[in-house]
Amino acid sequence: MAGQSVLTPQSEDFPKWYQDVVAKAEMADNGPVRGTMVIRPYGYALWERMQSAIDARIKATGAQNAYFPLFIPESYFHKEAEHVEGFSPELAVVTHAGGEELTEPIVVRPTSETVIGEFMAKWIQSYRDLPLLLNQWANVVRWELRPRLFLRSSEFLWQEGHTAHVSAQDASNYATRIHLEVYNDFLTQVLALPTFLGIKPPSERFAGATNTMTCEGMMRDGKALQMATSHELGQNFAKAFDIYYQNEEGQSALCFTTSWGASTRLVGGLIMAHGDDQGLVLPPALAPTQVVIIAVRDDDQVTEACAALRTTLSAERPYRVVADSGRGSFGRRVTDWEIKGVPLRVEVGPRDLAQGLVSVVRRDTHEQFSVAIADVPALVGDLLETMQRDMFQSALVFRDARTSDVTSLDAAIDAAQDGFARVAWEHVGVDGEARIRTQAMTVRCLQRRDGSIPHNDLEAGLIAIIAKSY
RNA sequence: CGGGAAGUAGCGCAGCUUGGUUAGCGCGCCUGGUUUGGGACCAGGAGGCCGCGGGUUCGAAUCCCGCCUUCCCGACCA
Repeated sequence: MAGQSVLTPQSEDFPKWYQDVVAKAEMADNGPVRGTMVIRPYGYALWERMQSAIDARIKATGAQNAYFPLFIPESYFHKEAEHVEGFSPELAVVTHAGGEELTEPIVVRPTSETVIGEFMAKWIQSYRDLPLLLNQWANVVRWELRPRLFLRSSEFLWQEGHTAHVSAQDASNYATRIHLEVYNDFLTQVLALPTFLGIKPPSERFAGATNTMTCEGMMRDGKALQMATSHELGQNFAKAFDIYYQNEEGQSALCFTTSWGASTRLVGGLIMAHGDDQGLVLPPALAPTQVVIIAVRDDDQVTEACAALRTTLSAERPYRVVADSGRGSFGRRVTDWEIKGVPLRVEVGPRDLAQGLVSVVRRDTHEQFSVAIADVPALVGDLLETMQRDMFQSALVFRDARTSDVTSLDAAIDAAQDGFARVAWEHVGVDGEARIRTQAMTVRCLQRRDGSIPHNDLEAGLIAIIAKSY
């Protein structure tokens, strides 16, 4: 019989389920300082795969990687009024170093617009230097009052892009391109996660931005998670840091800048968007291990068959395959691989083997196939592709089932208890935002009726998506 | 940062009200054996500054004070 669940069921206590998965799948631990996180090898493997998928997409848009310092002079933050106001509550500040009190405190970067702005000003001379397209992979620190592993930690890992352009239009185009071709493409194609794309209402904008675009995903408990953001910074930072260039007419002009980021929060989103009561469920495109071959018994014939199958699968096409030798009980090993979310399980046992068969099981649907050994590579290939599509599709069905179109704020509050509510932005407004906030809800994004990204919040006929969120 | 709950072996917990020699249980871990088609069983074993610091006391896991950490609910955020 199926064993009793190892994890707290989602329906019983979703936050507890999340913690159980993080612990039992060996993804992360709390660090010794409140809010810090130790990312364990399995969690880091997921992050590394996310990094390489995102990094490749970033480079395809023309940006180059660079690295800027962790320590930033405090004075930099005061150069942009909204920026300092937005970030000061979460700054970690170094006041002592080298055994002495510092004359100017040093901020541990919460984000790098300021330092990068300083150097953009230095590097940009002419319109020929533009656009300047930079990205960095780094850790940042934002002091968190209510930390949660991956979702909200005082130190987290991310990628932050920073660009400078000759015109608002060019900056806007590029930020939008990043949003669609990097973030949305990654989320839908690799993480198999449908998104709602839109812009943040002014109240939710990044501190110092003129426009913030977001990719909002829905978790299995119906709450929203902001998976990535792109900001148009207008000339706010260009003014603060003197990012000027000389145009074709020889006149000095101010740049327009952008910034955009995605963080280790994505790992939390992955867990909560696809996970079930058995643990993680990984989309094949992301999974560090796509196929686990399980020896049902620790038996020479079985072990040989497993090894042969492993060689075939990892050689023929480079599937990521692991062989699990037959030590330990079968049920236990199956459960462990399920918790880790490995997409396909190939079970090799003496009974099937006698008939030249093995059993292949899908992690997402638990569907089981009895298949001739020779047919395994083809079936595995098909199933991995099918699962990638199916996982996106079922996440989409789930999301749409929990998304309601409503015509009043009352109905929106009702619908957003455990899902998303789509309501006309004009029914919300500043007063409406204050009201839904008392229900622990926010406007996650504004989008056009057809789901596309508006240029600004003043466009007529916009839809507000209201939800509780992480 | 406010309101609530809790910190005892890697994890989950009992013991605390009513202070008293070697601090228990389940799971996990180690050794040996039997097992293995959905979290196996038997036997033996290792593992504790009882969150940290101070106080009360002949004596503190237990009573008192302070701090730290975790979880839940809010305000702030990737």
